[in-house]
Amino acid sequence: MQRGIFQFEPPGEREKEKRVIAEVIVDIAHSDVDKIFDYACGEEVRAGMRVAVPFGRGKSTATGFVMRVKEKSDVPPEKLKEIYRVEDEIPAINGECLSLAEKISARYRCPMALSLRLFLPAEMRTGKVDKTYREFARLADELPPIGAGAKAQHALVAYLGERGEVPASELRALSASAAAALIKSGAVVLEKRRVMRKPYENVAYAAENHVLTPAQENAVRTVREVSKTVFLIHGVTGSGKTEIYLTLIAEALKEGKTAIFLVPEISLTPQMFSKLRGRFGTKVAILHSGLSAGERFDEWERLRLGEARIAVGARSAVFAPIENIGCIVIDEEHDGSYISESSPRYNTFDIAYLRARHNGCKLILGSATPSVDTYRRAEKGEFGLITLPDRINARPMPKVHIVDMRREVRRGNATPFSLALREKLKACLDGGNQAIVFLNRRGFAQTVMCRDCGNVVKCENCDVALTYHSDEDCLKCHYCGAKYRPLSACPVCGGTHIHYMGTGTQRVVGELKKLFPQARILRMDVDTTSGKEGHYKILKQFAERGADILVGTQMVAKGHDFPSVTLVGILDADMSLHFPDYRSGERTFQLITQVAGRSGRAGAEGEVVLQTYDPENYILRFAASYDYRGFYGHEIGMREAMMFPPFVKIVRVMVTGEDEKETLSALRTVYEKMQKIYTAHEEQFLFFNRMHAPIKRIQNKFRYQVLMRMAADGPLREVYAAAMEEKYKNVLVYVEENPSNLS
DNA sequence: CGCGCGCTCGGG
DNA sequence: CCGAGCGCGCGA
Repeated sequence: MQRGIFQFEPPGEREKEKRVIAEVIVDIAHSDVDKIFDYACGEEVRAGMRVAVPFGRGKSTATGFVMRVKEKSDVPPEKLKEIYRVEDEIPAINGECLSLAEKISARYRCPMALSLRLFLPAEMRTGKVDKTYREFARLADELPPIGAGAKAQHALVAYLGERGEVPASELRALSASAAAALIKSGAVVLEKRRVMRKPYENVAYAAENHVLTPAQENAVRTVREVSKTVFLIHGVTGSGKTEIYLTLIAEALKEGKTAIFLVPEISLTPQMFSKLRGRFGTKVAILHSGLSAGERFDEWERLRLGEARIAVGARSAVFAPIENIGCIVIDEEHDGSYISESSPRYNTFDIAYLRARHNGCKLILGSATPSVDTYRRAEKGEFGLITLPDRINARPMPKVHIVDMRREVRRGNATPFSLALREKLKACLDGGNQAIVFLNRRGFAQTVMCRDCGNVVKCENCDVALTYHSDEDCLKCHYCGAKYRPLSACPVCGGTHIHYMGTGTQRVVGELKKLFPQARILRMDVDTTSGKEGHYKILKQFAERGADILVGTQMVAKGHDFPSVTLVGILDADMSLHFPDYRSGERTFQLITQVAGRSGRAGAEGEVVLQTYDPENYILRFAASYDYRGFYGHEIGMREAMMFPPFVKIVRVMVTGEDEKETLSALRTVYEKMQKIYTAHEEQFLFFNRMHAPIKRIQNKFRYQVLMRMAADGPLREVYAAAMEEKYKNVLVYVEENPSNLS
């Protein structure tokens, strides 16, 4: 724990001091204590500081956040207690962030303690980390005489005279006894000062010249001149989005403002650090799960103290402790990691938007494959839309070959590799290049497909692929709960090659070894990437040509440059295409575009082999020709016709707990509340029901849900209020909006 | 009759 | 969330 600076002062002193009242939220995440408690304190206490207070019966203490300071309290004076101590010299949470926390609690119906915690690094709360200090040595202003014979002492004085100030340890290393003598005589003064642990200090700076292309120049000007808050920059990989972000951030800095730069979880690569450091030096603070607790704490402190002015990081960096923000960037806007998966389940965009409005600054979204929802808002004029038509170097995107796997099956090819892919792999390896083999093994979903005609069984009501559940031996729709009998023959062509999709990486690696015994193969999936840095290591190994073929799941798709990769094989595009999710089309388009972007980055031209049982599929076609507009036009029409977001809202209230009885009884209560909302607004609902979650039990927890599809302006707030108002013991209830995965 | 545990209540 | 207080049940 940090020690308080403001201890109790002697009574005599205190009498002179003006007494005020602090409104405190105690840091206990429970609705029972989610209210303001008044405490008496001295004037030094200000809003946003953390305080230690007596709380509850006995002499137990709690940490609290000062929300406001006022003159007078309404609580009877005999109840009013004194704050024990103040934990911060400077408020840990600034005024903007305090009011933001209030908005978050209101919006997502969570206790204030939870929304306030978002603004602090976790290690600060647990008290496991503290400031680090270091002793520095410098010469005294007036040097006492030093004996002529003390050679070592003279040498040290000269050393210090040259450098001004050095760490005391450095001086002692030169000559411990001479240093001690100098300190004793008063010739050398020691001073303890705080030092920051700086991550990535040894990362090489990439010095680049930042000359903008006309398209980039134009983008920057549009953001500057058009009076909208949000802008979407749509441009393929290599079209120069990053340079636009950096220019906008540099401009904000020049105006004396700060900036936030958000990236998806996995894309904080060394290249990115290098670029940022090269451009902004130590003005950048990086908030990232890969840092040590101490480093993260210090990076956060550097922002709070104004030493660093750009916060870079994954979604939690949107809560950076900075003021006077001049620009917020959300890169790869479509990425799923921008939605929090624990309470409060905030959407990073919503927070960023609030901060942008509060600071009167621009919010920039960037993507090569924007989410359909974002693109629609841009198209409708709610956001500014900036399209970057070309890659900077005008190099074409890699050519995508779509291979019909049904023909391969008919020819008797039972391996996961088409003839075309095998030939191209051979040519690629023979040419001394690298290849990536990508496969999609997302979640536990078992989609059922006919290998003769490529037909995927879908729900009659929802147009969503059915999922096979082995426990009940049936096919289920994850959207309406409808059950179907398992198939023995294809309802379209009568074929009997019914296939439950889901080839593992292991099998693919085995087959590859048989085909190319001399090739060095690297595997990357959840099983092989243990630890935080696991996948960086594998990617680095591959980038340094430690292998010829990289086999992996979506992890391989993001953010790394492999100059020698000239071929990418996508084994089962269908698996992603028929994932039981209304966004499966969008996801597939994004995935293919991203994976294809890995091929042929340097001199050589890249190629992509896309294997599918559905070669006519519009999403694959549009992805193969890099036609986002075409894809979007088709997809948005489909969404409207089928009544999927953004035209409606899918809302799921999850009820989970380890005890089935307790969980069911909570579900009943929740369902009754929801039913009241439903009956009051029936005309706004397309669907309303309670059911088992598609996966009934995860990690020993039973999972039930109330699933709704409602009009876009439907009673969402009421659903939140009703779902979260009551606490159930041992049962967790939460609301998801347009969940990306209905399992 | 006396104590122990489980539930309820309140915390400034 | 956490501890205090209280009520009831059981054991001597």
